[in-house]
Amino acid sequence: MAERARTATATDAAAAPPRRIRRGRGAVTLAEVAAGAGVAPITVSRAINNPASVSDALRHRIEQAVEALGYVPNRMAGALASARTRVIPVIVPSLANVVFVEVIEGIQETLEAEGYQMLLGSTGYDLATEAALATTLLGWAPPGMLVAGLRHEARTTALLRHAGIPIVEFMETGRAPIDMNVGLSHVRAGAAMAEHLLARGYRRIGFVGLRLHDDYRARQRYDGLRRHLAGRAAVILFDRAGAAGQVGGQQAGWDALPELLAIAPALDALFFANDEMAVGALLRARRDGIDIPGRIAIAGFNGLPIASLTTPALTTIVSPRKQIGREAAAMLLARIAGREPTTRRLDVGFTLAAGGST
Amino acid sequence: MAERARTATATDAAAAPPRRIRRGRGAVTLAEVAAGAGVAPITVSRAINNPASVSDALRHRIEQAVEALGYVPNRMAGALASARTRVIPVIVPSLANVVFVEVIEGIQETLEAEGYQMLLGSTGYDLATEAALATTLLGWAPPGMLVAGLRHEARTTALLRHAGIPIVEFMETGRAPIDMNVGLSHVRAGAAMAEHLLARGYRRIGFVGLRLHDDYRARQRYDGLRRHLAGRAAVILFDRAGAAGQVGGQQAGWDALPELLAIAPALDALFFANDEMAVGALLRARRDGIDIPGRIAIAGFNGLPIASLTTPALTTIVSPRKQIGREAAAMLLARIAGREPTTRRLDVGFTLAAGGST
DNA sequence: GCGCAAGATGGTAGCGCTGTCAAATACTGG
DNA sequence: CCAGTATTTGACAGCGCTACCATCTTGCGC
Repeated sequence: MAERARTATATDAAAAPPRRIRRGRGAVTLAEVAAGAGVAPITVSRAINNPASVSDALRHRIEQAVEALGYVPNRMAGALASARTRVIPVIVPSLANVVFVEVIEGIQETLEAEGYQMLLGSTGYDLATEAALATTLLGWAPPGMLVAGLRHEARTTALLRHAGIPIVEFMETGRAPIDMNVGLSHVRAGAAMAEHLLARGYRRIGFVGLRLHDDYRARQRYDGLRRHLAGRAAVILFDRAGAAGQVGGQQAGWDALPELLAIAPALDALFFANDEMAVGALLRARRDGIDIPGRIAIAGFNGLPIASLTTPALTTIVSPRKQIGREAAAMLLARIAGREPTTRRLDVGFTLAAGGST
Repeated sequence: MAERARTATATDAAAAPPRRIRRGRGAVTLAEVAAGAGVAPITVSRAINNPASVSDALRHRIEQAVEALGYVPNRMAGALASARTRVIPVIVPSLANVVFVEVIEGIQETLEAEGYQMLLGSTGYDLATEAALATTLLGWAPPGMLVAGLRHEARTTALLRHAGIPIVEFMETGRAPIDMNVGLSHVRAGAAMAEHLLARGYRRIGFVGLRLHDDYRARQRYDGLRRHLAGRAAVILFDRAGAAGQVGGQQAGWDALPELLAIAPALDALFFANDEMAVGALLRARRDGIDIPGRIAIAGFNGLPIASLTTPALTTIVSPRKQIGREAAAMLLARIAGREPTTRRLDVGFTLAAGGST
C-alpha cells in the first residue's frame, strides 16, 4: 500500500492527487485479516488454502482473526488471481423433468465430493437459449463443463470445442461428441421395446410423445421402434402439442388415451415417450374402466419408481439416470485433474422392466 | 501496458528484471479485442456492456473483433472490478423433492428475465451443510440470496444477517425472518386438513411422515393438525425412518399403508406428509383391494397434478409453489434494485382440494 | 560452532476487467 | 468561423486475491 502510494506520488510529482476512494462492497478482506493477525496477506491466504504450510501458532492466530472479523474469502478475486475455479456449469433442458433432476443429483454428489460446485443452467429445450447460456457460463472460466445432449447449434459446438476445457455431453450416446460422452442409445432402447411388444404379440403400435422436435431423444426411441418393427408391425406416431419446455406429464397421458383410442381404435399397444405420460394413461384407464392390457397395452420409458407401483405394473425401460450423472462428473473430474478417464465414450445401457401393462 | 513497464523499469533502475510470465488461462482478453479493433480496452468494455454509449462505427468494428477472436468476457474479472455480480445463490434442501424444483423454476424464470443467473446449492436437509454452503456462496459476493426455510444454525443466521445483502427465506411463513419471507403457514395448512377430516366424520387420524426431524415443515403440518383436533379426535404420529435426504416418495407410502393398518386398525384416516406418499398408499390400496375411503381415508399435501388423476382423486392441500419462487425472486430483485417491495413478509396461502379419497 | 538444507514467511506484481476523470472530437448557434 | 456544449474515446488505477521468487529462520550433521 505504502509502496504503491509512493510510486504514484513520484509519477505525479507533488501533485498530491485526491486519493480516490472506491471501495469494493465493504466486505472484510484478506488484507484486513492479515493486519488483524499481524502477518502478511499471503500468509493468511496460505493458512486458508493450505493450512499445513503455515505454523500452528500462526494458523491459530489467523483463524481467530478470521473468526473475529467474520471474513469470507472473495472467490472471484481468488479465481481471477489463480486462473482456477471450482465451479462447473451444467446445462440441462429443463428441471421440470425428473429425469434431468436425477442426473443432476448424480453430478452434484460427485462434484461435491471433490470440492467442486455446480452452476446450473436450464435452456427450456431451446438451442438458442443453450448457446447464450454456454457463452455466459464460459465467462466464469470453468475448468470443465457438462451439457445435456449431443445436439447443439453450430456456434455452441464451436464455442465449446475451442474453449480448451474438457466437456462431457450426457444423456444419449451418438457419434462425434465435442469431447466426451456418457449416456445410452435411445434408438436401441426403442428397438428393445419394439422387440418386447412384438414378442407379446402386439402388431399395431402407437408411439405417443409431446413436442418431439424438442424432445429429440424420445424421437430417437420412436425411430428405433419404427425401424425394428418395419415389415413386422404397423407403427403410428402421435406427436402431440404442448406448452414450451414441457415434454411429459401425467396430464398429457391422461388426455391422450381416450383421444387416441377414438382416432385409432385398432391400435393394440401404446409406447409413451416417458413414464409420466404412461402413468397418466394408466390412471385414465383405471378411471374409465379401460382394460390394460386387454383393450390396449401401455409402455413407458425411464423406469420411474411409480412404474412398479401401478396396477398393472407399467412396462418400461429403466435408464440409469443417477449413474449417468455420476459417470459424467467423474469423467470430467478425471480430465480436469489431468488424468485420462478409462474411456471418453460411455454407454451405460438400459434394462427393460416388463410389467403387466403389456 | 507500455506505461506499466516504464514505471517498473524506473523503480528497478536499469536492473531489467526478468519479465515474469504468468499467463491466465490463455483465453482471449478484452485487451486483445481492443488491440484487434484498434481502440482502448475501456471502449470495448463499453461496447459490450452499454452499446449505446459507443458510436456505431466503433461498435461495429469491435463486434467484428469479438467475433473473429471468439472473445468471451471474463465475468469474474468484471465482477471483481465493478463489485457487482448478477449471480444469485439459491439454497434448497433437496432437488429430489419436486416441490423445491417447482419453486426453483419460479425463481429461475423471474431472475432470468432480469438478467440474473441462479447459483443452486442443495443441503440434503442438513443444517451444517447449509452453513458451509452459505459461506461458500457468499464468497461469490452476490447481490442477494434466497434460502429455503426459516430454520438455520445460529452461525448461518448470523452470517446472512451481517452479509449486508437482501435475503429472502422462502417456503414457510414464521416469525423473525433474517430479512424477507415468502411462504405459507404449514401449521394452518395442517389445521385446515384437520377441519376437513373432522367435517367428513373422521375421528381417528394418523399423520404419516418420513424423517420429520429433517422435514420440519411436515412436522408443522402435524402440529397444526394435532392442535386443531385436540379434544375432538384422536391423532397418532407415524414418523418413519428413511434414507438421509429423502423425505417422501411413492414407495414410502406404498410400504406404509399395510403396516399402519396392521398396527393401528382402528384408524379411519391417514394424512400423509406429501402427495407422493399419499399416491403410493392409494396405489397400494388399489393393488391390495383396500377400499378408499371406505376402509380408510387418505389425504396428502402439495397439490401435485397426479393428485387429481387417481381414482379416487386425492384430497390434498395445494401450495402455490411456482408463485412462491416468483414472489421470492421478485422481492429480492426489488431490494437489489434499491426499491422497497410491497411487503417483506408474504403469505401466499393455500387451498384445500377435496377429492374422493376422504 | 559452522555450513547447509528444509521450512516458514514476506514482497511484488499482476489476473482481466471497470469506475473515475480527463482529453479529444463532433455539433450547435451566432 | 469560433466559442460553447454535448458526445465519444482514452489513461489510469485498483477490485481482492494468489503465483513467483526472495528472504529469513530453524534444525541438523559433522
